[in-house]
Amino acid sequence: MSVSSLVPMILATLSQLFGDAFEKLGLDREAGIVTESDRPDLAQFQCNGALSAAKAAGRNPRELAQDVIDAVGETTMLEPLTIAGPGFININLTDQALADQLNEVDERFNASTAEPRAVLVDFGGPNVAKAMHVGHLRSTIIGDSMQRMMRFAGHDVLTDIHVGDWGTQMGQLIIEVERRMPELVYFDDAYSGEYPEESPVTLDDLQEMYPAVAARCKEDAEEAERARQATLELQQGRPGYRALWNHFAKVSQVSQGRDFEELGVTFDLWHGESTVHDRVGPLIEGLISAGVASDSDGALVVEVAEPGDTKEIPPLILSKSDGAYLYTTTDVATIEARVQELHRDLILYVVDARQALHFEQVFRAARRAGVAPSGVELEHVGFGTMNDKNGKPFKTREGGILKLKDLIDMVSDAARARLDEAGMAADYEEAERNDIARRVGLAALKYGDLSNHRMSNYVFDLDRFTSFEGKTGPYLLYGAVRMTSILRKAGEQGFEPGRIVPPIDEADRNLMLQILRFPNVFDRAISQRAPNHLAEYAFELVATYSRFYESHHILSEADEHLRQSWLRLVAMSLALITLLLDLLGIQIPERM
RNA sequence: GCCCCCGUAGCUCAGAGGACAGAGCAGGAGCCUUCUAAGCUCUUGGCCGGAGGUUCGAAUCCUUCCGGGGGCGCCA
Repeated sequence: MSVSSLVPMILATLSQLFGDAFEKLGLDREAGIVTESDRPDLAQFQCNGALSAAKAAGRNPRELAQDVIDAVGETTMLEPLTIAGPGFININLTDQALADQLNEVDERFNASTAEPRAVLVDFGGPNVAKAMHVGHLRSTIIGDSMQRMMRFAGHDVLTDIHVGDWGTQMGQLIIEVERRMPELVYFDDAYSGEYPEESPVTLDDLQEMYPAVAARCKEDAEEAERARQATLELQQGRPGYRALWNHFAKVSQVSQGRDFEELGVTFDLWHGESTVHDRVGPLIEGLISAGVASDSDGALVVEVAEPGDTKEIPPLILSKSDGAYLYTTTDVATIEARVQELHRDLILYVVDARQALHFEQVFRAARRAGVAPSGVELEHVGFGTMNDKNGKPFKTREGGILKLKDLIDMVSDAARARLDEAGMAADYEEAERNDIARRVGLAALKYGDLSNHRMSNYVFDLDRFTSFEGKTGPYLLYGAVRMTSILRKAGEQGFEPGRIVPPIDEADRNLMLQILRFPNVFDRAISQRAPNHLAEYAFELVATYSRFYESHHILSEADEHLRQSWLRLVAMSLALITLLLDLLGIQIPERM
C-alpha cells in the first residue's frame, strides 16, 4: 500500500529523478530508488542502485555511479552529487529547494490512499463477566491506533469490539448463579412470564464467581458436565438462561464501556460471538452438504491441513460432540457476516499472538467454506504479552490481576504527583490540573506500549512508566505544549507565521528534513501494521524540535521573514505532532 | 515430538540487505535575568546468543545449535 500525499514525497521525487537517469543508461529504473541516508553526517539522502546495477552489468560501481550522476545532470534542486565508499551516491537538497518543499506542505498532512478498502478492525475483545484488565490493554490501544491509521489513510473503516459472550464460561456462570440462588425465576422451567429488569448479580459478583466455578469444573467432571449442558441450552435458546445471560452482558458492558471511554477508544459495532448465533445453524448445514464439514469422534470438524504445510494444522472444530458451539464456530460465522452484510474486504484481528494457530485454522476454514472469497483479506495482527520485571505476565503486588481502571488511576496519580512536586500548573484550576494529569498518565501508558514493536513481549515497569522523562508520552506532550505556548505568545504580539525561508543552520535544516519524512514513516507504519514506527518518529520530531527551540529565540528574532518562517515551522511541527499523537490515540493538553 | 515468536549497551527497547549498529534510562560533566528545565549539550558503555552459508555487502536472508517465551481437537 502506498501513500499518495499532499505532503510532497521527497523520496518519490528523487527516486523518479534517479530512475530516469538509470533508464537513460539502459539500466533498470528500480536501481534509482532513493532512501533516507544512513549517515546523516554525510548526506540527507542516498541512492545505492549503482552497486547492484554494476553487478548486473559487470561494471565498476564507482564508474557507473559517476555515469548516473552525469545522467542526472545539474539541477537547482540538488547540491552537487558525490560518490562515497564502494559506490553510494550521496544526495543533499539545496537549502532553497528544502524551503520550497516545506512551502508545499499542507498542514493536514493528508495521506489518503489511491485504493481505499472496506476495512474491519476487530480488537478489544473483552469477555462478559470480567472487568477489563491489563491483558486487554494492548489489543485496545494497538487496535485503536490501527483504526486511526486506516481512517487517516482514507479507508472505509468499521471497528468491532467482538465481545466473548457465548462460550463455555457462560454456562459455568449460569450454574454458579443457580447453585447460589436456586430460587431465582430464571431456573424455573414452568415460568412463562416476563423476567425481572434488574440483574440479580453485579459485575463484581460475576468476577468473584467465575474463578470459583471454573476451578470446580476443572476438578469435578459432574460440574463440568452441568456447565456444558447449560451452555448448550443457552445457545439453544432456553428463555430463563437467555434472560440471565442478558443481565451478564449488560452489567459487563456498562463497566467495560466506562473503561473504553476512559481510554478514549470507541467502536462502531459492539457485537459479540452471540451476534452471529442465528447464522451458525445454516452455515453448518451448508458446510455439511457441501462436504466441507465432517464428523470426527462425534465432533463436527473442517479439515484445514494443506499439502505444502510445514507444520501440523489440526482440523477446526465447528461443534463439540455435545452439539455446543465454540468460538471457532462463531469466528467463521462472523467472517461470513462481515463479508455478506458489512461488505468488508480487509479484516484485521488485533489479538494476542498466541492465537496465531487458531486464526490460521479459522481463515483456512473460511476459505474452504467459501465464506471468505479470494478478494477478502484476513489478517491476524498479533502482539506479545505485557510482563513484569521477572518476565511473568503482569500481576499486582498481591498477585492478582490488575484492573485496567486501577492501572489508569496509578499513572494518573503519578502524573498528578509530578505536577505538584514540580510546581507546574500551580495557578490552574483544579479541574484543569486533573485533566492534565489524566492526559499525561494516559500518554505515558499508551506511548510506553506503542513504542514497542507489537510482537515483542515487553516489560511493564510502573516506576519507569511514571518517570515521565526521556522517550515517553509526557515528553511528547511537553514538546507539543511548548509549541502551542509559543504560537499563543506570538499571536498576542501580533506575529503570524509566514513563508518558509531557507534554513540558516543545522537545527533549522534538520527540523525541515524531519517534517518531510512523515509520508514515508506513515507508509511503513500502516503497511507493517506497526504503530511503533509512528511512535519512534514522533519522538524524533519532538527531539529535533527541542534542539531547534533551544538554539533559536523565535519571538525576539529581529528579521521579520526569519521570524515568520520559524513560526511557520513551529505551527507545522505542532500540526504534525498533534496528528502523530492522534494516530496513537493520545491527546495533548493546551498547557501543562 | 512438531510448529511459532523472541535473544542487540548494565537495564528497557528501536533498527528499512548497505557506509563507523541507535534511542531512552541508569553512571559521569555542564546549561535556567529572554518563548514552559517533564527541557538542552557533552560523555562512558556492544564479537547484534554461537557456528556455518548466500551476497560486492548480513543485526536483517538461509541452515544448524544453544537459551527464553508460547501454541499444538471438543476452553477463550
